[in-house]
Amino acid sequence: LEIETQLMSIDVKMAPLPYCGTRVLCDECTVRGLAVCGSLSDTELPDLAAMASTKRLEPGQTLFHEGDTAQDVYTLTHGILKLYKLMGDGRRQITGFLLPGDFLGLAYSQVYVYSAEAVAQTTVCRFPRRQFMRLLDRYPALEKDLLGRASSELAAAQDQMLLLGRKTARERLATFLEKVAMRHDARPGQAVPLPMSRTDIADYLGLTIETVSRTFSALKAERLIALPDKSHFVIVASDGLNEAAGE
Amino acid sequence: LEIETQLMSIDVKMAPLPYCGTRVLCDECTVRGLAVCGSLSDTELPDLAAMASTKRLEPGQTLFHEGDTAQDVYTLTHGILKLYKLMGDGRRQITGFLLPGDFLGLAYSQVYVYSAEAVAQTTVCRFPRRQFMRLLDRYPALEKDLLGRASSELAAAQDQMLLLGRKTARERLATFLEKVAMRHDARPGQAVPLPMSRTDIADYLGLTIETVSRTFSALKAERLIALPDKSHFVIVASDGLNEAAGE
DNA sequence: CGTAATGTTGACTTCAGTCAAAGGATGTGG
DNA sequence: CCACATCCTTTGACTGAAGTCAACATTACG
Repeated sequence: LEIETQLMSIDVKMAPLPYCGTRVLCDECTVRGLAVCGSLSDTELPDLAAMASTKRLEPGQTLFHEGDTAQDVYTLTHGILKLYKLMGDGRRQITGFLLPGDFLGLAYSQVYVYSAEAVAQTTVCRFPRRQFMRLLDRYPALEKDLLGRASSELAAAQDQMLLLGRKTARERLATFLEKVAMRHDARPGQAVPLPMSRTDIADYLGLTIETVSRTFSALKAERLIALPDKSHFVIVASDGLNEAAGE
Repeated sequence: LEIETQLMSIDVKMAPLPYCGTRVLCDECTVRGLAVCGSLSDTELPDLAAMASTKRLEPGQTLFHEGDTAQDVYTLTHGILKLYKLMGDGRRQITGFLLPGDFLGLAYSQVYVYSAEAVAQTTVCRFPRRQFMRLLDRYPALEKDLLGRASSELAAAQDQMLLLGRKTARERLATFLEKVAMRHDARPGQAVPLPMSRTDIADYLGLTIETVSRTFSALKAERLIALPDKSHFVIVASDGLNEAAGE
Protein backbone atom coordinates (compact mmCIF):
# COMPACT_ATOMS: atom_id res chain seq x y z
CA LEU A 1 0.00 0.00 0.00
CA GLU A 2 2.74 2.41 0.91
CA ILE A 3 4.60 1.76 -2.29
CA GLU A 4 1.45 2.29 -4.28
CA THR A 5 0.70 5.47 -2.40
CA GLN A 6 4.17 6.73 -3.06
CA LEU A 7 3.96 5.94 -6.74
CA MET A 8 0.62 7.59 -6.92
CA SER A 9 1.96 10.71 -5.28
CA ILE A 10 4.67 10.91 -7.89
CA ASP A 11 2.08 10.42 -10.61
CA VAL A 12 0.14 13.32 -9.23
CA LYS A 13 3.11 15.62 -9.31
CA MET A 14 3.65 14.78 -12.95
CA ALA A 15 0.02 14.85 -13.90
CA PRO A 16 -1.09 17.60 -16.24
CA LEU A 17 -4.26 18.87 -14.67
CA PRO A 18 -6.67 19.54 -17.53
CA TYR A 19 -9.17 16.84 -18.37
CA CYS A 20 -8.15 14.40 -21.03
CA GLY A 21 -11.50 13.62 -22.59
CA THR A 22 -13.55 10.47 -22.71
CA ARG A 23 -12.44 7.22 -21.14
CA VAL A 24 -14.30 3.95 -21.26
CA LEU A 25 -14.94 2.52 -17.78
CA CYS A 26 -17.59 -0.11 -18.27
CA ASP A 27 -19.31 -1.51 -21.34
CA GLU A 28 -21.63 1.36 -22.05
CA CYS A 29 -20.37 3.88 -19.63
CA THR A 30 -17.95 6.59 -20.65
CA VAL A 31 -16.93 9.06 -18.00
CA ARG A 32 -16.02 12.12 -19.96
CA GLY A 33 -14.11 14.59 -17.93
CA LEU A 34 -14.06 12.61 -14.72
CA ALA A 35 -10.80 10.82 -15.25
CA VAL A 36 -7.83 13.11 -14.92
CA CYS A 37 -4.77 12.39 -17.01
CA GLY A 38 -2.02 10.75 -15.06
CA SER A 39 -3.85 10.21 -11.81
CA LEU A 40 -6.05 7.53 -13.27
CA SER A 41 -3.69 5.67 -15.54
CA ASP A 42 -4.61 2.46 -17.32
CA THR A 43 -3.52 0.28 -14.45
CA GLU A 44 -5.57 2.24 -11.96
CA LEU A 45 -8.75 2.61 -13.93
CA PRO A 46 -10.00 -0.86 -12.98
CA ASP A 47 -10.49 0.48 -9.45
CA LEU A 48 -13.24 2.70 -10.76
CA ALA A 49 -14.48 0.29 -13.38
CA ALA A 50 -14.92 -2.51 -10.87
CA MET A 51 -17.34 -0.53 -8.74
CA ALA A 52 -19.29 1.06 -11.58
CA SER A 53 -22.67 0.04 -12.92
CA THR A 54 -24.78 1.50 -15.69
CA LYS A 55 -28.32 2.76 -15.26
CA ARG A 56 -30.77 3.87 -17.95
CA LEU A 57 -33.52 6.39 -17.36
CA GLU A 58 -36.56 7.18 -19.49
CA PRO A 59 -37.71 10.82 -19.80
CA GLY A 60 -39.45 11.85 -16.59
CA GLN A 61 -37.94 9.02 -14.57
CA THR A 62 -36.39 10.00 -11.26
CA LEU A 63 -32.82 9.06 -10.37
CA PHE A 64 -33.27 10.05 -6.72
CA HIS A 65 -35.41 12.32 -4.57
CA GLU A 66 -34.40 15.07 -2.20
CA GLY A 67 -34.16 13.45 1.22
CA ASP A 68 -33.23 9.96 -0.02
CA THR A 69 -30.18 8.45 1.63
CA ALA A 70 -27.19 9.37 -0.54
CA GLN A 71 -25.85 5.91 -1.31
CA ASP A 72 -24.39 6.52 -4.75
CA VAL A 73 -22.62 9.12 -6.82
CA TYR A 74 -23.02 9.31 -10.58
CA THR A 75 -21.56 10.57 -13.79
CA LEU A 76 -23.89 11.36 -16.64
CA THR A 77 -22.87 9.58 -19.84
CA HIS A 78 -25.77 10.22 -22.24
CA GLY A 79 -28.84 12.44 -22.17
CA ILE A 80 -29.81 15.24 -19.82
CA LEU A 81 -30.86 15.45 -16.18
CA LYS A 82 -32.58 18.22 -14.25
CA LEU A 83 -31.87 18.89 -10.58
CA TYR A 84 -34.62 20.55 -8.58
CA LYS A 85 -35.99 21.44 -5.18
CA LEU A 86 -39.65 21.32 -4.27
CA MET A 87 -41.69 23.26 -1.75
CA GLY A 88 -44.56 21.67 0.16
CA ASP A 89 -47.22 23.30 -2.01
CA GLY A 90 -45.59 22.13 -5.24
CA ARG A 91 -43.56 25.21 -6.17
CA ARG A 92 -40.43 23.98 -7.88
CA GLN A 93 -37.02 25.48 -8.59
CA ILE A 94 -34.74 23.72 -11.06
CA THR A 95 -31.19 24.45 -9.93
CA GLY A 96 -29.45 23.07 -13.00
CA PHE A 97 -29.42 20.85 -16.05
CA LEU A 98 -26.66 18.25 -16.32
CA LEU A 99 -25.06 17.08 -19.56
CA PRO A 100 -22.76 14.16 -20.43
CA GLY A 101 -19.53 14.40 -18.47
CA ASP A 102 -21.19 16.05 -15.48
CA PHE A 103 -20.90 14.57 -12.04
CA LEU A 104 -23.61 14.47 -9.38
CA GLY A 105 -24.37 13.20 -5.94
CA LEU A 106 -21.44 14.64 -4.07
CA ALA A 107 -22.92 15.83 -0.81
CA TYR A 108 -21.26 16.13 2.53
CA SER A 109 -24.63 15.26 3.92
CA GLN A 110 -26.10 11.79 4.37
CA VAL A 111 -29.05 12.58 2.14
CA TYR A 112 -29.42 14.13 -1.29
CA VAL A 113 -30.37 17.78 -1.01
CA TYR A 114 -32.16 17.91 -4.35
CA SER A 115 -34.04 15.58 -6.69
CA ALA A 116 -32.66 14.42 -10.04
CA GLU A 117 -34.90 13.50 -12.96
CA ALA A 118 -34.23 12.61 -16.59
CA VAL A 119 -35.33 15.19 -19.18
CA ALA A 120 -34.59 12.94 -22.16
CA GLN A 121 -33.48 9.32 -22.35
CA THR A 122 -30.43 9.25 -20.15
CA THR A 123 -27.66 6.93 -19.06
CA VAL A 124 -25.68 7.36 -15.88
CA CYS A 125 -22.72 5.52 -14.45
CA ARG A 126 -23.23 4.74 -10.78
CA PHE A 127 -20.55 4.37 -8.09
CA PRO A 128 -21.24 3.35 -4.48
CA ARG A 129 -20.63 6.54 -2.55
CA ARG A 130 -18.44 5.11 0.23
CA GLN A 131 -16.20 3.22 -2.15
CA PHE A 132 -15.90 6.26 -4.38
CA MET A 133 -15.00 8.45 -1.41
CA ARG A 134 -12.28 6.04 -0.35
CA LEU A 135 -10.89 6.33 -3.85
CA LEU A 136 -10.40 10.05 -3.27
CA ASP A 137 -7.88 9.27 -0.55
CA ARG A 138 -5.85 7.18 -2.96
CA TYR A 139 -6.05 9.50 -5.96
CA PRO A 140 -5.71 13.10 -4.84
CA ALA A 141 -5.88 14.28 -8.44
CA LEU A 142 -9.40 12.87 -8.60
CA GLU A 143 -10.23 14.93 -5.56
CA LYS A 144 -8.65 17.97 -7.18
CA ASP A 145 -10.83 17.38 -10.20
CA LEU A 146 -13.94 17.30 -8.02
CA LEU A 147 -12.87 20.47 -6.24
CA GLY A 148 -12.52 22.16 -9.60
CA ARG A 149 -15.97 20.98 -10.60
CA ALA A 150 -17.47 22.17 -7.32
CA SER A 151 -15.82 25.57 -7.79
CA SER A 152 -17.23 26.08 -11.27
CA GLU A 153 -20.67 24.88 -10.17
CA LEU A 154 -20.51 27.41 -7.38
CA ALA A 155 -19.63 30.18 -9.81
CA ALA A 156 -22.53 29.10 -12.03
CA ALA A 157 -24.84 29.08 -9.00
CA GLN A 158 -23.82 32.67 -8.20
CA ASP A 159 -24.59 33.73 -11.77
CA GLN A 160 -27.98 32.08 -11.41
CA MET A 161 -28.62 33.95 -8.14
CA LEU A 162 -28.00 37.23 -9.96
CA LEU A 163 -30.38 36.11 -12.69
CA LEU A 164 -33.13 35.04 -10.27
CA GLY A 165 -32.74 37.97 -7.90
CA ARG A 166 -32.23 40.86 -10.26
CA LYS A 167 -32.97 40.15 -13.92
CA THR A 168 -36.22 40.71 -15.81
CA ALA A 169 -38.05 37.89 -17.60
CA ARG A 170 -36.60 39.04 -20.91
CA GLU A 171 -33.07 39.14 -19.54
CA ARG A 172 -33.48 35.71 -17.92
CA LEU A 173 -34.60 34.00 -21.10
CA ALA A 174 -31.98 35.75 -23.24
CA THR A 175 -29.26 34.75 -20.77
CA PHE A 176 -30.51 31.18 -20.75
CA LEU A 177 -30.60 30.87 -24.53
CA GLU A 178 -27.10 32.33 -24.84
CA LYS A 179 -25.80 29.85 -22.30
CA VAL A 180 -27.44 26.87 -24.02
CA ALA A 181 -26.08 27.97 -27.41
CA MET A 182 -22.63 28.44 -25.89
CA ARG A 183 -22.67 24.91 -24.47
CA HIS A 184 -23.40 23.57 -27.94
CA ASP A 185 -20.70 25.73 -29.57
CA ALA A 186 -23.52 26.78 -31.87
CA ARG A 187 -22.61 29.05 -34.76
CA PRO A 188 -25.00 31.96 -35.37
CA GLY A 189 -27.89 30.75 -37.53
CA GLN A 190 -27.57 27.18 -36.38
CA ALA A 191 -30.58 25.42 -34.80
CA VAL A 192 -29.84 24.63 -31.17
CA PRO A 193 -31.76 21.79 -29.49
CA LEU A 194 -33.81 22.72 -26.45
CA PRO A 195 -34.71 19.34 -24.97
CA MET A 196 -36.57 20.61 -21.90
CA SER A 197 -40.22 21.69 -21.75
CA ARG A 198 -41.45 25.24 -21.24
CA THR A 199 -42.40 24.22 -17.72
CA ASP A 200 -38.81 23.17 -17.03
CA ILE A 201 -37.47 26.43 -18.48
CA ALA A 202 -39.94 28.37 -16.34
CA ASP A 203 -38.94 26.49 -13.19
CA TYR A 204 -35.27 27.07 -13.99
CA LEU A 205 -35.73 30.80 -14.59
CA GLY A 206 -38.13 31.44 -11.70
CA LEU A 207 -41.02 32.36 -14.03
CA THR A 208 -44.36 30.89 -15.12
CA ILE A 209 -44.84 28.99 -18.38
CA GLU A 210 -47.04 31.80 -19.67
CA THR A 211 -44.33 34.40 -19.12
CA VAL A 212 -41.73 32.13 -20.74
CA SER A 213 -44.00 31.60 -23.74
CA ARG A 214 -44.77 35.30 -24.09
CA THR A 215 -41.08 36.17 -23.80
CA PHE A 216 -40.13 33.62 -26.46
CA SER A 217 -42.74 35.24 -28.72
CA ALA A 218 -41.39 38.71 -27.95
CA LEU A 219 -37.77 37.78 -28.74
CA LYS A 220 -38.98 36.13 -31.93
CA ALA A 221 -41.05 39.20 -32.91
CA GLU A 222 -37.94 41.34 -32.42
CA ARG A 223 -35.98 39.04 -34.75
CA LEU A 224 -33.41 38.19 -32.09
CA ILE A 225 -34.21 34.48 -32.31
CA ALA A 226 -36.18 32.10 -34.53
CA LEU A 227 -38.18 29.10 -33.38
CA PRO A 228 -38.24 26.37 -36.04
CA ASP A 229 -40.15 24.15 -33.60
CA LYS A 230 -40.74 24.14 -29.87
CA SER A 231 -37.62 22.13 -29.12
CA HIS A 232 -35.16 24.15 -31.19
CA PHE A 233 -34.16 27.77 -31.44
CA VAL A 234 -31.84 29.80 -33.64
CA ILE A 235 -29.94 32.89 -32.62
CA VAL A 236 -30.68 35.41 -35.37
CA ALA A 237 -29.02 38.47 -33.83
CA SER A 238 -26.39 37.41 -31.33
CA ASP A 239 -25.45 41.00 -30.50
CA GLY A 240 -29.08 41.87 -29.89
CA LEU A 241 -29.63 38.78 -27.76
CA ASN A 242 -26.52 39.58 -25.77
CA GLU A 243 -27.85 43.10 -25.27
CA ALA A 244 -31.17 41.62 -24.12
CA ALA A 245 -29.35 39.37 -21.64
CA GLY A 246 -28.36 42.54 -19.82
CA GLU A 247 -24.82 41.37 -18.80
CA LEU B 1 10.49 15.05 -0.64
CA GLU B 2 9.43 11.47 -1.22
CA ILE B 3 9.83 10.59 2.42
CA GLU B 4 7.85 13.60 3.44
CA THR B 5 5.13 12.75 0.96
CA GLN B 6 4.96 9.24 2.23
CA LEU B 7 4.69 10.35 5.83
CA MET B 8 2.06 12.81 4.91
CA SER B 9 0.03 10.14 3.18
CA ILE B 10 0.10 8.05 6.31
CA ASP B 11 -0.94 11.05 8.36
CA VAL B 12 -3.90 11.51 6.13
CA LYS B 13 -5.03 7.96 6.55
CA MET B 14 -4.97 8.42 10.30
CA ALA B 15 -6.51 11.84 10.29
CA PRO B 16 -9.96 12.16 11.82
CA LEU B 17 -11.86 14.27 9.34
CA PRO B 18 -14.04 16.66 11.33
CA TYR B 19 -12.77 20.15 12.00
CA CYS B 20 -10.98 20.66 15.25
CA GLY B 21 -11.82 24.29 15.99
CA THR B 22 -9.63 27.35 16.14
CA ARG B 23 -5.90 27.31 15.58
CA VAL B 24 -3.56 30.24 15.80
CA LEU B 25 -1.51 30.73 12.64
CA CYS B 26 -0.12 34.20 12.87
CA ASP B 27 -0.19 36.85 15.60
CA GLU B 28 -3.73 38.04 15.13
CA CYS B 29 -4.99 35.51 12.71
CA THR B 30 -6.94 32.48 13.81
CA VAL B 31 -8.11 30.15 11.13
CA ARG B 32 -11.13 28.53 12.67
CA GLY B 33 -12.22 25.49 10.81
CA LEU B 34 -9.57 25.64 8.12
CA ALA B 35 -7.02 23.40 9.76
CA VAL B 36 -8.05 19.79 9.84
CA CYS B 37 -6.96 17.68 12.76
CA GLY B 38 -4.10 15.40 11.93
CA SER B 39 -3.33 16.65 8.50
CA LEU B 40 -1.98 19.92 9.76
CA SER B 41 -0.15 18.92 12.90
CA ASP B 42 1.99 21.32 14.92
CA THR B 43 5.08 20.64 12.88
CA GLU B 44 3.29 21.31 9.63
CA LEU B 45 1.36 24.41 10.61
CA PRO B 46 4.38 26.69 10.01
CA ASP B 47 3.92 26.00 6.28
CA LEU B 48 0.68 27.89 6.43
CA ALA B 49 1.78 30.40 9.03
CA ALA B 50 4.85 31.39 7.03
CA MET B 51 2.83 32.48 4.03
CA ALA B 52 0.01 34.17 5.94
CA SER B 53 -0.50 37.88 6.48
CA THR B 54 -3.23 39.76 8.28
CA LYS B 55 -5.39 42.42 6.71
CA ARG B 56 -7.89 44.73 8.43
CA LEU B 57 -10.92 46.18 6.70
CA GLU B 58 -13.17 49.05 7.76
CA PRO B 59 -16.93 48.79 7.09
CA GLY B 60 -17.58 49.39 3.41
CA GLN B 61 -13.99 48.72 2.42
CA THR B 62 -13.51 46.35 -0.51
CA LEU B 63 -11.26 43.28 -0.24
CA PHE B 64 -11.35 42.65 -3.99
CA HIS B 65 -13.55 43.36 -7.00
CA GLU B 66 -15.10 40.97 -9.47
CA GLY B 67 -12.64 40.75 -12.37
CA ASP B 68 -9.51 41.44 -10.30
CA THR B 69 -6.70 38.93 -10.79
CA ALA B 70 -7.16 36.26 -8.12
CA GLN B 71 -3.78 36.47 -6.41
CA ASP B 72 -4.78 35.54 -2.88
CA VAL B 73 -7.13 33.34 -0.93
CA TYR B 74 -8.42 34.32 2.49
CA THR B 75 -9.94 33.08 5.69
CA LEU B 76 -12.17 35.42 7.65
CA THR B 77 -11.06 35.75 11.26
CA HIS B 78 -13.21 38.59 12.64
CA GLY B 79 -16.19 40.52 11.38
CA ILE B 80 -18.43 39.94 8.39
CA LEU B 81 -18.00 40.16 4.63
CA LYS B 82 -20.55 40.34 1.85
CA LEU B 83 -19.96 38.78 -1.57
CA TYR B 84 -21.84 40.30 -4.49
CA LYS B 85 -22.17 40.58 -8.21
CA LEU B 86 -23.00 43.80 -10.04
CA MET B 87 -24.75 44.46 -13.33
CA GLY B 88 -23.72 47.30 -15.60
CA ASP B 89 -26.62 49.50 -14.53
CA GLY B 90 -25.91 49.06 -10.82
CA ARG B 91 -28.29 46.25 -9.95
CA ARG B 92 -26.63 44.16 -7.29
CA GLN B 93 -27.09 40.63 -6.00
CA ILE B 94 -25.42 39.66 -2.75
CA THR B 95 -24.63 35.96 -3.01
CA GLY B 96 -23.63 35.46 0.59
CA PHE B 97 -22.41 36.81 3.91
CA LEU B 98 -19.23 35.32 5.35
CA LEU B 99 -18.51 34.89 9.05
CA PRO B 100 -15.35 34.03 11.01
CA GLY B 101 -14.02 30.65 9.94
CA ASP B 102 -15.26 31.01 6.39
CA PHE B 103 -12.90 30.67 3.48
CA LEU B 104 -12.97 32.71 0.27
CA GLY B 105 -11.16 33.26 -2.95
CA LEU B 106 -11.01 29.70 -4.21
CA ALA B 107 -11.75 30.01 -7.90
CA TYR B 108 -10.59 27.78 -10.68
CA SER B 109 -10.51 30.91 -12.73
CA GLN B 110 -7.71 33.46 -12.94
CA VAL B 111 -9.96 36.26 -11.73
CA TYR B 112 -12.40 36.65 -8.86
CA VAL B 113 -15.96 36.08 -10.05
CA TYR B 114 -17.53 38.29 -7.37
CA SER B 115 -16.63 41.27 -5.22
CA ALA B 116 -16.01 41.08 -1.48
CA GLU B 117 -16.67 44.00 0.87
CA ALA B 118 -16.61 44.37 4.64
CA VAL B 119 -19.99 44.88 6.34
CA ALA B 120 -18.47 45.59 9.77
CA GLN B 121 -14.88 45.98 10.90
CA THR B 122 -13.27 42.82 9.63
CA THR B 123 -9.98 40.96 9.75
CA VAL B 124 -8.90 38.42 7.17
CA CYS B 125 -5.90 36.15 6.91
CA ARG B 126 -4.38 36.24 3.45
CA PHE B 127 -2.48 33.46 1.68
CA PRO B 128 -0.83 33.81 -1.73
CA ARG B 129 -3.02 31.71 -3.99
CA ARG B 130 -0.26 29.78 -5.81
CA GLN B 131 1.54 28.87 -2.62
CA PHE B 132 -1.72 27.84 -0.98
CA MET B 133 -2.63 25.68 -3.97
CA ARG B 134 0.73 23.92 -3.81
CA LEU B 135 -0.02 23.17 -0.18
CA LEU B 136 -3.10 21.24 -1.29
CA ASP B 137 -0.84 18.75 -3.07
CA ARG B 138 1.07 18.13 0.12
CA TYR B 139 -1.90 17.99 2.50
CA PRO B 140 -4.77 16.12 0.86
CA ALA B 141 -6.85 16.47 4.02
CA LEU B 142 -6.74 20.22 3.52
CA GLU B 143 -8.09 19.67 0.05
CA LYS B 144 -10.76 17.38 1.43
CA ASP B 145 -11.72 20.14 3.84
CA LEU B 146 -12.08 22.59 0.96
CA LEU B 147 -14.16 20.11 -1.01
CA GLY B 148 -16.47 19.76 1.97
CA ARG B 149 -16.77 23.53 2.24
CA ALA B 150 -17.48 23.85 -1.48
CA SER B 151 -20.15 21.16 -1.21
CA SER B 152 -22.00 22.88 1.61
CA GLU B 153 -21.72 26.25 -0.11
CA LEU B 154 -23.24 24.65 -3.17
CA ALA B 155 -26.11 23.26 -1.12
CA ALA B 156 -26.65 26.72 0.41
CA ALA B 157 -26.58 28.27 -3.06
CA GLN B 158 -29.31 25.88 -4.19
CA ASP B 159 -31.46 26.83 -1.22
CA GLN B 160 -30.96 30.45 -2.16
CA MET B 161 -31.98 29.75 -5.76
CA LEU B 162 -35.25 28.29 -4.47
CA LEU B 163 -35.71 31.38 -2.31
CA LEU B 164 -34.99 33.84 -5.13
CA GLY B 165 -36.90 31.95 -7.80
CA ARG B 166 -40.01 30.84 -5.94
CA LYS B 167 -40.55 32.47 -2.54
CA THR B 168 -42.61 35.56 -1.70
CA ALA B 169 -41.09 38.59 0.03
CA ARG B 170 -42.55 37.44 3.33
CA GLU B 171 -41.14 33.93 2.94
CA ARG B 172 -37.75 35.30 1.92
CA LEU B 173 -37.36 37.54 4.95
CA ALA B 174 -38.67 34.87 7.35
CA THR B 175 -36.25 32.32 5.89
CA PHE B 176 -33.39 34.80 6.19
CA LEU B 177 -34.14 35.68 9.81
CA GLU B 178 -34.44 32.00 10.75
CA LYS B 179 -31.09 31.27 9.15
CA VAL B 180 -29.37 34.19 10.88
CA ALA B 181 -30.82 33.16 14.25
CA MET B 182 -29.73 29.56 13.62
CA ARG B 183 -26.17 30.66 12.91
CA HIS B 184 -26.10 32.46 16.25
CA ASP B 185 -27.62 29.49 18.10
CA ALA B 186 -30.09 32.07 19.36
CA ARG B 187 -32.64 30.91 21.93
CA PRO B 188 -36.19 32.14 21.35
CA GLY B 189 -36.60 35.60 22.87
CA GLN B 190 -32.93 36.44 22.51
CA ALA B 191 -31.89 39.54 20.55
CA VAL B 192 -29.98 38.52 17.44
CA PRO B 193 -27.56 41.03 15.87
CA LEU B 194 -28.27 42.00 12.28
CA PRO B 195 -25.10 43.82 11.26
CA MET B 196 -26.02 44.46 7.63
CA SER B 197 -28.13 47.37 6.34
CA ARG B 198 -31.63 47.07 4.90
CA THR B 199 -30.07 47.66 1.48
CA ASP B 200 -27.79 44.66 1.96
CA ILE B 201 -30.69 42.49 3.09
CA ALA B 202 -32.70 43.62 0.04
CA ASP B 203 -29.83 42.85 -2.32
CA TYR B 204 -29.40 39.44 -0.71
CA LEU B 205 -33.10 38.56 -0.95
CA GLY B 206 -33.69 39.99 -4.42
CA LEU B 207 -36.05 42.71 -3.14
CA THR B 208 -36.07 46.51 -2.70
CA ILE B 209 -35.35 48.22 0.62
CA GLU B 210 -38.96 49.42 0.75
CA THR B 211 -40.31 45.89 0.46
CA VAL B 212 -37.83 44.66 3.09
CA SER B 213 -38.86 47.46 5.43
CA ARG B 214 -42.57 46.87 4.90
CA THR B 215 -42.12 43.13 5.42
CA PHE B 216 -40.19 43.70 8.66
CA SER B 217 -43.07 45.87 9.82
CA ALA B 218 -45.62 43.22 8.82
CA LEU B 219 -43.83 40.40 10.67
CA LYS B 220 -43.55 42.70 13.68
CA ALA B 221 -47.26 43.62 13.52
CA GLU B 222 -48.10 39.92 13.49
CA ARG B 223 -45.97 39.42 16.61
CA LEU B 224 -43.70 36.90 14.90
CA ILE B 225 -40.64 39.04 15.57
CA ALA B 226 -39.68 42.11 17.60
CA LEU B 227 -37.29 44.85 16.54
CA PRO B 228 -35.53 46.40 19.57
CA ASP B 229 -33.50 48.53 17.15
CA LYS B 230 -32.69 48.42 13.47
CA SER B 231 -29.66 46.18 13.93
CA HIS B 232 -31.25 43.55 16.15
CA PHE B 233 -34.30 41.32 15.99
CA VAL B 234 -35.97 38.85 18.33
CA ILE B 235 -37.91 35.79 17.29
CA VAL B 236 -41.16 36.03 19.25
CA ALA B 237 -43.01 33.10 17.67
CA SER B 238 -40.53 30.65 16.17
CA ASP B 239 -43.29 28.31 14.98
CA GLY B 240 -45.08 31.19 13.29
CA LEU B 241 -41.88 32.44 11.69
CA ASN B 242 -41.10 28.96 10.47
CA GLU B 243 -44.58 28.78 9.01
CA ALA B 244 -44.00 32.13 7.32
CA ALA B 245 -40.72 30.86 5.85
CA GLY B 246 -42.82 28.42 3.83
CA GLU B 247 -40.45 25.45 4.34
C1' DC C 1 -57.84 10.36 -36.99
C1' DG C 2 -59.29 11.66 -32.10
C1' DT C 3 -57.73 12.45 -27.62
C1' DA C 4 -54.47 14.15 -24.36
C1' DA C 5 -50.65 16.84 -23.40
C1' DT C 6 -48.12 20.92 -24.30
C1' DG C 7 -47.76 25.52 -25.80
C1' DT C 8 -49.69 30.23 -27.00
C1' DT C 9 -52.45 34.23 -26.47
C1' DG C 10 -55.73 37.32 -24.12
C1' DA C 11 -57.98 39.67 -20.16
C1' DC C 12 -57.51 40.80 -15.70
C1' DT C 13 -55.22 40.79 -10.96
C1' DT C 14 -51.68 41.22 -7.72
C1' DC C 15 -47.35 41.54 -5.48
C1' DA C 16 -43.56 43.98 -5.39
C1' DG C 17 -41.34 48.16 -7.48
C1' DT C 18 -41.12 53.23 -8.02
C1' DC C 19 -41.52 57.78 -6.58
C1' DA C 20 -42.08 60.84 -2.85
C1' DA C 21 -42.20 62.52 1.79
C1' DA C 22 -41.50 62.16 6.53
C1' DG C 23 -39.31 60.15 10.66
C1' DG C 24 -35.07 58.75 13.36
C1' DA C 25 -30.44 58.16 14.20
C1' DT C 26 -25.73 59.80 14.04
C1' DG C 27 -22.24 63.16 13.77
C1' DT C 28 -20.10 67.95 13.40
C1' DG C 29 -19.14 72.42 14.58
C1' DG C 30 -20.56 76.69 16.67
C1' DC D 1 -25.28 71.30 24.53
C1' DC D 2 -27.85 72.29 20.75
C1' DA D 3 -28.68 73.43 15.66
C1' DC D 4 -28.05 71.48 11.49
C1' DA D 5 -26.74 68.22 7.97
C1' DT D 6 -26.56 63.62 6.36
C1' DC D 7 -27.79 59.07 6.08
C1' DC D 8 -30.77 55.29 6.76
C1' DT D 9 -35.27 53.65 7.45
C1' DT D 10 -40.20 53.76 7.36
C1' DT D 11 -44.61 54.76 5.40
C1' DG D 12 -47.86 56.17 1.76
C1' DA D 13 -49.73 56.56 -2.95
C1' DC D 14 -49.43 54.91 -7.30
C1' DT D 15 -47.44 51.95 -11.22
C1' DG D 16 -46.11 48.10 -13.66
C1' DA D 17 -44.08 43.49 -14.64
C1' DA D 18 -45.21 39.15 -14.03
C1' DG D 19 -48.81 35.99 -12.22
C1' DT D 20 -53.48 33.96 -12.64
C1' DC D 21 -57.37 32.32 -14.97
C1' DA D 22 -59.31 31.02 -19.18
C1' DA D 23 -59.75 30.01 -24.04
C1' DC D 24 -57.64 28.45 -27.99
C1' DA D 25 -53.86 26.33 -30.99
C1' DT D 26 -50.56 22.97 -31.84
C1' DT D 27 -48.18 18.83 -31.30
C1' DA D 28 -47.66 14.09 -29.89
C1' DC D 29 -49.37 9.69 -29.95
C1' DG D 30 -52.25 5.55 -29.52
